[in-house]
Amino acid sequence: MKNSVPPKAQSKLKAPTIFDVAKLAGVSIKTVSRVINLESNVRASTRERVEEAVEALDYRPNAAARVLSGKRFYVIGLIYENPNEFSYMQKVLNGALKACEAGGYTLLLLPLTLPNPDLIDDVQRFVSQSRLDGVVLPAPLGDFSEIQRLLNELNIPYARITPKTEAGDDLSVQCHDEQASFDVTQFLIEQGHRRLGFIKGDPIHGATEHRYRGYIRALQAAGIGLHSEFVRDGMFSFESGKTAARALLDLREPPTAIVASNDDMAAGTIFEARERGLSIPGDLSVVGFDDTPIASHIWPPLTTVRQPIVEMAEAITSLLIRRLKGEQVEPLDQPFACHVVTRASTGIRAAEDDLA
Amino acid sequence: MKNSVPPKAQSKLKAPTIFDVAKLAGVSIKTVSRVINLESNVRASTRERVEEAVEALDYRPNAAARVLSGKRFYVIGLIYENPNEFSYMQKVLNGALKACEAGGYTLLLLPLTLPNPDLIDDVQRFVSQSRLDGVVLPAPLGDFSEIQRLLNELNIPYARITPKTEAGDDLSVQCHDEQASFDVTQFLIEQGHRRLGFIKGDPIHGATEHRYRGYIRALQAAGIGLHSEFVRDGMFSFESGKTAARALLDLREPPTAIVASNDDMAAGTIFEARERGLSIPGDLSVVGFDDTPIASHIWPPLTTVRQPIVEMAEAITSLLIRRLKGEQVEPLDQPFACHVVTRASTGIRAAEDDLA
DNA sequence: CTGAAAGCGCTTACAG
DNA sequence: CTGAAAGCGCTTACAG
Repeated sequence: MKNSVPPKAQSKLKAPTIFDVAKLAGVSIKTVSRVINLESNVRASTRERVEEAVEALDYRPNAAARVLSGKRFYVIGLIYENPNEFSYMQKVLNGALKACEAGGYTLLLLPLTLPNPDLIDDVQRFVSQSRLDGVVLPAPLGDFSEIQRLLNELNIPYARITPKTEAGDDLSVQCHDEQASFDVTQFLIEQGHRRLGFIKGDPIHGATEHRYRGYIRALQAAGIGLHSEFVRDGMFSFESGKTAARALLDLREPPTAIVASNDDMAAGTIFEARERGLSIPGDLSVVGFDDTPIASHIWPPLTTVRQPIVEMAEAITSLLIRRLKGEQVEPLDQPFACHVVTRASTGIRAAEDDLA
Repeated sequence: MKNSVPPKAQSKLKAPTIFDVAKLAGVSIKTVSRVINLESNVRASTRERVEEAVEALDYRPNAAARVLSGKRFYVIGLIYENPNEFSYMQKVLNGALKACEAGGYTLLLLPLTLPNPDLIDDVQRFVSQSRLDGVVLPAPLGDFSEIQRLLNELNIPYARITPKTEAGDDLSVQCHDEQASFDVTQFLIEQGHRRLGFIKGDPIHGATEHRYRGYIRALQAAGIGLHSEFVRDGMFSFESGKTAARALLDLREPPTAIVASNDDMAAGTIFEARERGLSIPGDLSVVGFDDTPIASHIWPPLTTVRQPIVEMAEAITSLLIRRLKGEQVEPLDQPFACHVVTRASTGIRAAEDDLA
């Protein structure tokens, strides 16, 4: 007795294959393969016929068959620190996702917890088990030279979203952190501030140094001396900002404005100031970095620096994909521009006493 | 002339295949296949031998080959609204990722922007192009009955992270929103508050109604009347919270405590109160929901409700995976517990005037 | 409980 | 510039 085909199987139309396209275009499947993989040695008229057939059948190559027969996985790994405050990573994710979709790649997420004594081992295990073609490393992982060394050894192409460390043709993207820091510091100086505190970020982040340098340059440009007690270490966390602000506000002559190297630390600064009953910006102006959601949701909302993170992540991911596809790509040489977003946490300071 | 094998190919050891395992275990590849797919009809001793061979060779099945020959994709889609405030989604992501890793599935992210007039079309395109086996729907998409209808039509199993709508054996997970809302309202009442404002969430979220019911129940339990002017609509956004708080604080007899249906609206409430020079919790107590990062980073930090979102997402995703693998799974019947996190945004109110 | 054969839909390596 | 053949590593459908 023959079983009849179950109704479900009947209703599902089989997706068109490369054979269907080849037949419709009157060519071999190898030629179709050439066209869909953008190989160059196909006559223009042939290419056109194949493209029409692809269009007509709404053909999309079967990813599994491609992977099984070929040497690529069509997978990009995004290895990142799983942070408390996800807004930076959300933007990176959105940008990377967009680039992957456009390039026909899948994005595989590999969250890590830091600090992690077995970091390199974990990354190695991840990478070797995950069958991926390339890796995107946002900050701060992109700043870890051991990870870069490992990926180089494993021969896995990668792209970093983090300042360049040394000259090299490796793929990285960055924004003009130093210039932005210069701009926002100068903005405070123009408001009349002369005693300017600075809270540094986590030293493991490449941006930390750049932001600090921008602050120094702005002071120099205005002829204001750099006073070491006005510079405090932070770790980019809310708590570390609070602690640093406490030290700054405990000074006999505290700063009238504080540049925090990110919004969380700026929020910590405001928190600390409010606990002391200080008014902002009356008694203290505060600026942050990154324009995360908290910047506009605390009171007063933060003057901060906005970076085009989605665009940066998208640009570098798509560059990586093009390289994986065999294109000869130039590294990005220009940093992306940032800009200052002015809100209520900063205000004019009548010039009174210079430190000079 | 024969080309010699390129050095790279030589150094790369080929990964073991199902044939290697079969040979080592002295069985056919079909039997190996049975073992690695946990099929039941294999003699225990045979199974053991195969498992040893798998172990010895560190064999892992080639995903592409599996997909190409089989009927599964080993892919779960996570379709979500791409929000401004990502902390809820970050937790969902973490939980879903964990379950997928444990189950050998890949998680495919499908962010959507709301409101979206073409929502159903977009979801349909996503789902039919992405070759996935099942879908996870966090709030609020899990509350959209059109999406559920669509997935039912397409015959794609799904799991929702959102309150159950009707009885059914579909997969969903929820926490005890109503109870948590009851608890936090009762907490305020115990602090002496009698004039309690409530800011509702986006009506599209199933949780909105549950949280509102908890508030009502707590008032009833304390014998406090429900006054409609104390209940305001919100949309879960910071701005909507600010607007609702403005209306509440403009009342001739404003509430002394406000229950906001999430942290962002609570932050908006605090923002509005501070703009009026009100002290918190001296003049006004405020509570939120969700314990997002902002809850502990604004001043004063928020009393709020914490839900075990990571655990909920992990539980429901792994249930979905088990169902996809053919297991007979029971839907989760018990909601997860939430608990109140007490911080500085709430304080004791000396009882003065009852509204009654 | 176990196995031999066919086939999934592509790319590779080679030939012309 | 184009194509015929082999094969990637599994699962399916069938047989016993």
